[in-house]
Amino acid sequence: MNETLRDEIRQKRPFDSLEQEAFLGLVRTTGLLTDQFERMLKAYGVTFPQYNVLRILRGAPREGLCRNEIRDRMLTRMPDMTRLLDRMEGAGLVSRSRDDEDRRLVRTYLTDEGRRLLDQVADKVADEHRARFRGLGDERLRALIEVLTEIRRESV
Amino acid sequence: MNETLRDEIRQKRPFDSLEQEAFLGLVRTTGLLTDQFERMLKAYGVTFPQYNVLRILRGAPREGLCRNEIRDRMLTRMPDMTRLLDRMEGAGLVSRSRDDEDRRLVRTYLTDEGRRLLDQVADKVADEHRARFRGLGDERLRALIEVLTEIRRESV
DNA sequence: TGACAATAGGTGTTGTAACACTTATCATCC
DNA sequence: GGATGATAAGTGTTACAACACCTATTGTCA
Repeated sequence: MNETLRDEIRQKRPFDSLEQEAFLGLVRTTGLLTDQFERMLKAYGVTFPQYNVLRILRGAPREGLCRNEIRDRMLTRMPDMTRLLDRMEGAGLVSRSRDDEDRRLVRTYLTDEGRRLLDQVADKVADEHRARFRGLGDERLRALIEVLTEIRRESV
Repeated sequence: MNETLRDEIRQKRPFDSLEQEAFLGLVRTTGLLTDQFERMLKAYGVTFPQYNVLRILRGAPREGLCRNEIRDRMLTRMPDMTRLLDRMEGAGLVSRSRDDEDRRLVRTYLTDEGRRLLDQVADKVADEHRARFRGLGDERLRALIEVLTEIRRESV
């Protein structure tokens, strides 16, 4: 018998609906995964949102991206990008410079240190992901990815 | 063509692996769902962790549960239960009383107001869940729930 | 039975998230 | 070409999360 979510959270009554069970399962599973991911990142002195920014900037042009562009590409909502970038700048991971054409814009780009940190952590990240989904198999992974996409499409 | 995660976050390069894509999909999807859920709860003056506590206490004996028991049943890690319960007590949603048998224990239980709030919000919660997973169908929901359980089992 | 570990709860402090508000710069259009 | 709205960024403030540390009570075992 599989251990079910109800056992894990010691809930006596059955769930109200399949939808509820799916929602709670998503929250719990993602919570566990991100907790483990953050713990792994901690050794490198970055948080998950910061790591997210680093990855976004790695795929960006060398002159960087403006704050709102980064914000819009984040995996999760992040209302206070300014101070998140402040902290990363303080840690030497990114740099900023005001655009001369449009002086409203401030472009943020990776420093060498930020890029180096990404390289350092790359293998660990890959290990982490492999470990989390070990034994699932490509077919079920693809099915999961597809269902998640579908949920996001429906839930606008 | 479906909109994919790569489009949503405007990522140019393909994902490193299926595992990574699944992980990022989980984080983004769950983030969107919980954001919407929290926005719905906000009208009632409670946060998601607080709502979680209310539900845990509804299924508990009338004399309530001790802090660590509640913490262990939470969906996600919550290292500062004391002050979460402080706030809920301040809002009149729960009450606490020290156990006479074992004076280390403090039992927390629902107030009438807390129970009333759960009743008030119940329909909205059900609507919310239905809306989020509309059009998925029971079969895919069951498959999703099963995959999530499997991921949690593997990723210890 | 008295020392000591284990358990339950709380506190102090720091950093971060969230939200509303403000400032600076640019685009538009009469 | 100057008023006005739109866009980008930053700030002030409050509440919350996270972590390490502390206190009180109970169990246990020499």
